Amino acid sequence: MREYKPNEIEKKWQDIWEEKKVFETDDDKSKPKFYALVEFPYPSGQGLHVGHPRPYTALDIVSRKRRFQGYNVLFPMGWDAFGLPTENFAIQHKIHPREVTKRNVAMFKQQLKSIGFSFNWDREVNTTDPNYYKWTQWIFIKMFEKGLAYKHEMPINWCPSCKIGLANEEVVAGNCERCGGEVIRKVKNQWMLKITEYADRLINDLDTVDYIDRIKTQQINWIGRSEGMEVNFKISGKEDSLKVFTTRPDTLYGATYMVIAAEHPLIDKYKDDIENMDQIKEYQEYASKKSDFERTELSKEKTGVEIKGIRAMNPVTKKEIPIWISDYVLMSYGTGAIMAVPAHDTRDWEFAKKFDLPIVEVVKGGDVEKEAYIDTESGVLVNSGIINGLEVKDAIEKISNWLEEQGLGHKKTNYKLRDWVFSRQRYWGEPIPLVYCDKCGWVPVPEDELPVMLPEVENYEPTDTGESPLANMTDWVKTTCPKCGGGAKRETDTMPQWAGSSWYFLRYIDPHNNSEIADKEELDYWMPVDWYNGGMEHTTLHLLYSRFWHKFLYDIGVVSCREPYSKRTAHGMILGENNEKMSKSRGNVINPDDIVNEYGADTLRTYEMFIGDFEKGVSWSDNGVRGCRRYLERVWRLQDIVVPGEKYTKELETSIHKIIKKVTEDYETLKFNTAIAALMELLNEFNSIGKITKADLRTYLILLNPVAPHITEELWEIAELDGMLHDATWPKYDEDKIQDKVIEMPIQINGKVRGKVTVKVDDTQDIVREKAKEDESIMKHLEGKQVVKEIFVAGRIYNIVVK
RNA sequence: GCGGGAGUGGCGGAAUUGGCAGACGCGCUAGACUUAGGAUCUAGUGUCUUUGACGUGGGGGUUCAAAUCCUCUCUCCCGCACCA
Repeated sequence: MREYKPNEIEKKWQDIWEEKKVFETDDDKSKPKFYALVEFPYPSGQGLHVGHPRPYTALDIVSRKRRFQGYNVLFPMGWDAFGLPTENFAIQHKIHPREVTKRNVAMFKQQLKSIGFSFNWDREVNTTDPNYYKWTQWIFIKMFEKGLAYKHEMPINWCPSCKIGLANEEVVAGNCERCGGEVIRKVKNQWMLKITEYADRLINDLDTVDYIDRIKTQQINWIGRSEGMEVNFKISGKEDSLKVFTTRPDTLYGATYMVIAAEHPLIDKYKDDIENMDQIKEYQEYASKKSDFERTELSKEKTGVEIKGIRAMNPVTKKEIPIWISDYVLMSYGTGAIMAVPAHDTRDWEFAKKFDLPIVEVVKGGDVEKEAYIDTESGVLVNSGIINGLEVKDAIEKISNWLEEQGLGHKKTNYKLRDWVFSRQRYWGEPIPLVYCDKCGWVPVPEDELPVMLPEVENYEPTDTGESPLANMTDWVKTTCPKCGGGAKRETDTMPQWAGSSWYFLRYIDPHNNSEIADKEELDYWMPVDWYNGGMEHTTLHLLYSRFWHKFLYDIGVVSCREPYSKRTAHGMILGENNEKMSKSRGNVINPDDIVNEYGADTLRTYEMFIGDFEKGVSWSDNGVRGCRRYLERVWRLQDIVVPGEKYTKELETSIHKIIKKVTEDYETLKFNTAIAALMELLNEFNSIGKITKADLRTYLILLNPVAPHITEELWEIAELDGMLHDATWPKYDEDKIQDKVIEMPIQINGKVRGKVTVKVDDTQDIVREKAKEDESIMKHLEGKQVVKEIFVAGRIYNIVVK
């Protein structure tokens, strides 16, 4: 027997697969299709991380298995290559970002290939390829034409160190997701995408897809839909009224004051009526200086100032109530103003207590002097005029209708989701394909002039003024208006990194198409993606964005399905051996290349699947890697114990049928760790018997192949099994043969196992009782005792209760 | 604070219509083979006061039988977080 040398056999089989085009998709559209998708990587300069192969191997396993089962499988790979790190590297080393990208892609591709994934490399896409971003720009133009893209002057999240604007989703606890630095507010004219218009559908259609629960919950939370009413509070002595949003219109009679956000426009409008403008201004300044972090800090005292000189009127009690400003009311949510019901809202209660404002109980059940009483269901209304005596949920219904009839308010749905800030002031991104003409306004670049190519610039450095480096390219910026032919200027902002990844799964379907995103027939065959696996960190970013774009493409008839992905799962992160996140500075980074070189790709794959629950974070263990290598060594030695024979070895038959079932199911349910454990167990069984037939080996190799494709192909060849392993079909199991005929039945006395007897699976209680009597240790526990009760579960357990 | 998930050997983790707790792997112990190697093989490995008892974060309960169900409680992780 030769030595097991992974480096030799892995290269050999990777070449054979490539040469024979083993993994290419089939043109035969009558076959059932399976579209497996993993998130395409950002090709960074650091190269592949051991975290990458985990999800890739998982879906590679499923893809390989499905091919054996006769599916037409699409399992593509590409590059999400626009982005800041590349641009920064380019600036630092004075190399064109295009060149940096090319190098990084080459490195990533070589690394991925060495692990033996069955990707459809003939369908590789790259978001920085003009033939690709042409269509990213095309989609943007379609959105612009439908009014979903608009330019808007607004304060955005600005990262001073990256010199870039950020979407809300990119800000984590007030800090830049990328560099960790503090994010400040900066007013800028930005391109926005109206994702809010799709908010309802993005929530509702989650019912039609199979995503793991935490993803659905997180998206629902992020979109933050709440149903309520917009109610008008008239400002005393003025024509205006102050609009508030509330989900508890039933508590309206308990609204004893109002609070508006510090930035509320009302203040400026009535500055002449306000008596304490100095105080107000002082508070506004104080509020604006607070960072987002301070604003959201826990257990802080409520602050605020009463606006003297203007008051509002409670529309149901007709009483005049004061208006305050406070930073606990946000301008960015609802109307920027609230009605305060201190008796039944914790925040209002705290505020009222601090500033000694009246608290009026309107829902019975608590002690509103001690704390706010919250009951959104069946509490009974008091002190509440027309809704007195009703339960909360009925009161909401009645008062809402009444307010609408009186023209005092209307039903309204509010969302936390904001429109998507889509401009970036950077070089390495898709140019926004619009020009500005003084006469015609914003005009899209005609389709036949797409793509708007990124121009060659001298300098990619971002500017402190917040303008894109492209703004300095006067020749490029100056253009003519496609509409009137007059002078015009190009938009110099570029798109965010999330643009290219919002639709890439469509391009894989027909990556070389020059006339459309992809052929409609091909799209209809392959879409939706059957299984998409990715990281939890993309739940409210890429995953949400791409669902939004897909829905838009559905609306304009490009695709025929409402949702892009039928199923979404998420993998856990791989941490360093010290249980900390892998990073250069911690010095705990594992390079997958080193594992491949030292132990082989099959070991890396097996280990990453065996390491633990796929959905949970796990820490790396070098010893664990060695254990998997040892397992594969034992698999390798199976060649020594193979004997001819086209039937399963008699004693192994049940085990083999069982494992076919187990592995088939486990590969589909992300339980790779238990599938591998079962394969190890069967191997131990093989070795204890000492010889196996070719039939035993054949099934074993096919089952293991998706995890460890190289070694299994090689062993298949060595054992001279028919043809090549990758052409084999997935084994079937026989439900009858899974059931053990003979079992070791545990015998319990008073619930404790006192012995075991070997019985036929369908033996009756009487037979088992007789056998149990032959067992000394069982009899010993029965001696001198009286049998009170016997529980017998056929084929499982026999419990004797004694006194 | 609200919502969700999880607590099992020295470690990663198995076992969920209630039915043998600790599969599989790591680590560890002993032995074999070896001019010592992080190789391979064999046996063992939950704990203890070991003819037995105890044991799935802790307390209580249901049951012939509980890691699994109920109840109280502690701890950790994740998500949201002044969202009206």
